[in-house]
Amino acid sequence: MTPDLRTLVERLKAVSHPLRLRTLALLASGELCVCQVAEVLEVPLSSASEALRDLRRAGFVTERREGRWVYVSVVPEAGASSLLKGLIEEAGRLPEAAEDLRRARDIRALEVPVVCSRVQGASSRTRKPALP
Amino acid sequence: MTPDLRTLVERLKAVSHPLRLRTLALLASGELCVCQVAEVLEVPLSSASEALRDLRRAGFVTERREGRWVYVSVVPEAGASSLLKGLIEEAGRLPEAAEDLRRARDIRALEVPVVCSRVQGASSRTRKPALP
DNA sequence: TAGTCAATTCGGGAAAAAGCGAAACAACGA
DNA sequence: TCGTTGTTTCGCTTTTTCCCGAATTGACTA
Repeated sequence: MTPDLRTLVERLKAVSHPLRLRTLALLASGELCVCQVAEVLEVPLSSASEALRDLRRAGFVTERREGRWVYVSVVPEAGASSLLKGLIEEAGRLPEAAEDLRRARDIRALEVPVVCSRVQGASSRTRKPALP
Repeated sequence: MTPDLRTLVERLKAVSHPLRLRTLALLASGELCVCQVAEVLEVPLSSASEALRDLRRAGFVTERREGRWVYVSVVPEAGASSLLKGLIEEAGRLPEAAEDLRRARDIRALEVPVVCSRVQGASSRTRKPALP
């Protein structure tokens, strides 16, 4: 149950990163698909995908595939680790996280991932206007 | 009171490192001088000093000078951050930490830092026998 | 089967972190 | 003032991490 030093350090490294930490705080509000994460956090899809891969390797998030989409969420037992619970709580208080959550709410309001087609490769700051 | 994203990430980075994490867990058992830390953790003095500098910058430890020695310890308000408290608790359960604590006990049993003269530059695995 | 779209993987250059001996600094004691 | 001794800083190499466009994969659909 108690991890060894290397494992604990790996887990800490996984969250010692602005994007990954924001991602974790974001997912604490509920699952999203990868392209929604990229959209909300305003980063290229590949960056979001890599952030999620690292969080998955560290054991913080799981995925659920549905058609072409991959929905990611915080693993249930995450609450078990008081460490992670405290971290998510602390991260949730960040101003950046609040901002992300607002965008997430808007995006969740839309049907499914309508959003996705907008991203692929381009930073959302330089992308084209919304869809029909 | 709530740190911003960058600060939180810096603090997490500071502990995402085997030596620094062990150092923190070690100091949780009480203050030590820098050379004692180096001795207990079996690393060169410069490595211990740098680890402590990083932990100090992150706000985890303070120093207290006494003559030529610099005693370091976990900052009192550390307990205030439930995050740090949980982390120290978790780190304390590591087998490596237990090992370190045993060595620390032996070293604390000696008078003051008799130990120090043994280290300077050399890893303790390759150092000369004890003093007179 | 071709085309579309979500997601992952790859490539590779730049930046940051690690690690540690050697030199510099600082506080004592003879 | 010299020589010790504890501590910090420097110099430098090696390793790791970051970042993102481009290519690739895989699932669905017309």
